Amino acid sequence: MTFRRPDRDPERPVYVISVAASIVSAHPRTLRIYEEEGLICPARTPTNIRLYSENDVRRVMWIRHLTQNLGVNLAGVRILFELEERLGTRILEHLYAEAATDGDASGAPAGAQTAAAAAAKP
Amino acid sequence: MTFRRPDRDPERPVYVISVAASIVSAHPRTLRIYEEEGLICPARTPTNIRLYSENDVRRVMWIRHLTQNLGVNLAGVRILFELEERLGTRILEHLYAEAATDGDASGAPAGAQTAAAAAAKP
DNA sequence: GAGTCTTGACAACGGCATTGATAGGTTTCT
DNA sequence: AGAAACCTATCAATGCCGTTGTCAAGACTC
Repeated sequence: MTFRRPDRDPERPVYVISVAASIVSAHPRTLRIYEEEGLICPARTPTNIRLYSENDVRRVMWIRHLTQNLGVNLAGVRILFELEERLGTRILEHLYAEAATDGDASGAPAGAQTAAAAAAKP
Repeated sequence: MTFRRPDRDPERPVYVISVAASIVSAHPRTLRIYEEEGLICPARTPTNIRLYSENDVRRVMWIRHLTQNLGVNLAGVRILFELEERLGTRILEHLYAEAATDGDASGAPAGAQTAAAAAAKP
């Protein structure tokens, strides 16, 4: 590790909204709503175009998992993210053994790594 | 502590559903729903009457706070409870400084103590 | 026996999540 | 330059959820 090439940096903003939306199987509108809700905070080009990093995408996948699979609403997602950030622990990891008893942790958003440090409300 | 009289044991089932409901300002129906959802698990008399302990009431107050004040749905409440139990930490405490900036932690359900160890799905 | 509890069902009400369409305007790419 | 995709903002439809409410038939408690 740590010799990832900079052009593969998971923090690097690369995906435009339509691409990010298709990756996570959601409507672009939905991603904008997540942003309005302060759940994600994608970078912007100098000309204001949203650019999502790999970590942003993973974070959205967490939101999708929590809402679609576990039935949590966006308020609950916010609480969980805030809690993870506040505790400095990757508590979200604990939410997989619990949901999918079929042990498929590979399909996990896997981005619990940085799930906490992303959103900022301006 | 620990010389609480047994007749004041917060685990002792004392409140019948109508009383518990009035204490937490909710409809008895709502308490039954919480139970169906596995969020609470009040004791029963030998003749099947629900009896809520002080801790049960506090737990319901947490549910109310999370849903009414923070907008979390019952699925989110379940996740939070499970997480607290799994981590063995009183993470819910962290949810007050965050919600009420007016610093009124006295009105808190205060029952974070035992919020984790209550529900069991038969 | 009156009142409260039980389960179960059905309904109404408001709210939320998601998707969708629209408008007018800017950016990007060919 | 022109097409395509982006931006913000708004309005709407759809479907599900949370809560309260009521009704029924039956069991329990005082």
